[in-house]
Amino acid sequence: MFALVDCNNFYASCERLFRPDLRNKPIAVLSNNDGCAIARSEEAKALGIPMGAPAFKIRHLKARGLITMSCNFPLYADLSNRVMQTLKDESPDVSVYSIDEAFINLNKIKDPLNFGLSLKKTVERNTGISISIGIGPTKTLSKAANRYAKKNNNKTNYVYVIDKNCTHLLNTMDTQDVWGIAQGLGKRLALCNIFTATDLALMKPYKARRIGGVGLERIVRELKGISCLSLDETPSGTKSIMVSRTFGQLQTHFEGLSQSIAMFAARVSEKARSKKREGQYVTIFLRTNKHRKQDRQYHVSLSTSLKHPSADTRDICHAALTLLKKIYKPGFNYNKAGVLLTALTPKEGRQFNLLSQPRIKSDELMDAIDKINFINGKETIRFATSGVHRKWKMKQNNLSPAYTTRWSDLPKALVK
DNA sequence: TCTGGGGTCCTAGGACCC
DNA sequence: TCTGGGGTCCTAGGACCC
Repeated sequence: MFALVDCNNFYASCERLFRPDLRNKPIAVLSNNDGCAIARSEEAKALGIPMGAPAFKIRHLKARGLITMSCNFPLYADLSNRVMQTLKDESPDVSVYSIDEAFINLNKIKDPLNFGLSLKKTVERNTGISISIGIGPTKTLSKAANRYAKKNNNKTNYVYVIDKNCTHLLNTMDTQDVWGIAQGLGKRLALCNIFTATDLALMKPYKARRIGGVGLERIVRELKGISCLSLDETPSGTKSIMVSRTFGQLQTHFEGLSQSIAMFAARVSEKARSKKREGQYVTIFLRTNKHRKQDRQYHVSLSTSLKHPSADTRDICHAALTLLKKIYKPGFNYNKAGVLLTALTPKEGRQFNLLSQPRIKSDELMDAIDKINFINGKETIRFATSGVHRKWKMKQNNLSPAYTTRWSDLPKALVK
């Protein structure tokens, strides 16, 4: 048996935790650049705001009490860690799946329902974050159970255990609500008269493979109750690291792009070092805004191989800027760019190259940079290629304080 | 005017190996 | 006239996840 634990309206709940005045009010948390809604409180959902709604299309709802907030990932990451730590304290087999979700292996648990109910209480007491728990014989079914628990919380109290006979639950589930199926597959399935999760569960696996490859076959088997996805307690480690941003203003000139690419490359290198990994390939991409029909469109990416795996900012920056010179074309309105480092391997057990040695004292230099920036704040020292005047900086007009990760932002309690 | 960021996995095709 | 089989690795692109 698997349990899927999912935090309810996670980002919105985090924003509320230190702002009791926001309880029972419609809140939408916006993506970077305050672009679109990526989380909504129940009250905001009730206003009819769909996931991913552009901010400018929901602005008029402020008149009806909607509060929009910029996203505050340091806060969400810290609260996520607290939730995950509580789960790990309560159960030995936890696999963190995303910032607000984790799977738990329940094979040794005799009474899954009571385990779930008590786990929910503990997490809420320890962290203040409300969670839902779905329990089932496969990961896909536990996801379905979780969805059911949330939708019927007046009956389930946010905890639901699926049993072998779960037709009532799958009957009312569209294919696109099944974990792993989105628009593309959903449309293809509809052409074959497959509309509900029950239709899927009754499919022959070989037929599923023909329509949607090995992924869909797995989904079908999992819905039948045959576990194909294991808990994966020890994931193999990060395989790729990306840093990308939509610009605050459209960029046309090489200089602005090269500054942002250099900064992304520096961030990618820093992230790799913090994970003690090194990457072999550097990819960059540029794109124009697909929503601007009046603009000529250009979406492009290009990769290169480093001489040896590296997490040295100089290596990755140099590779990224060389790539940029190759793909940059003047005359386009670029709105997004990014740098990707792939084929990551652990720094321990690094494979050296007979013909090209790593830079001398690279580790010491990078270490010094990271330490200075850790102690004195981000980008206290940085490479000059990443620019001084940052026109492409992103918008964050309603950013909450870093309540739990910055001394100056600690919440204050007034005692009268 | 204004539409996110960071991941994983799969597939197809090409280059290359013996 | 007629040119194999079985692999791996890499890249690009797409689909999907939260």
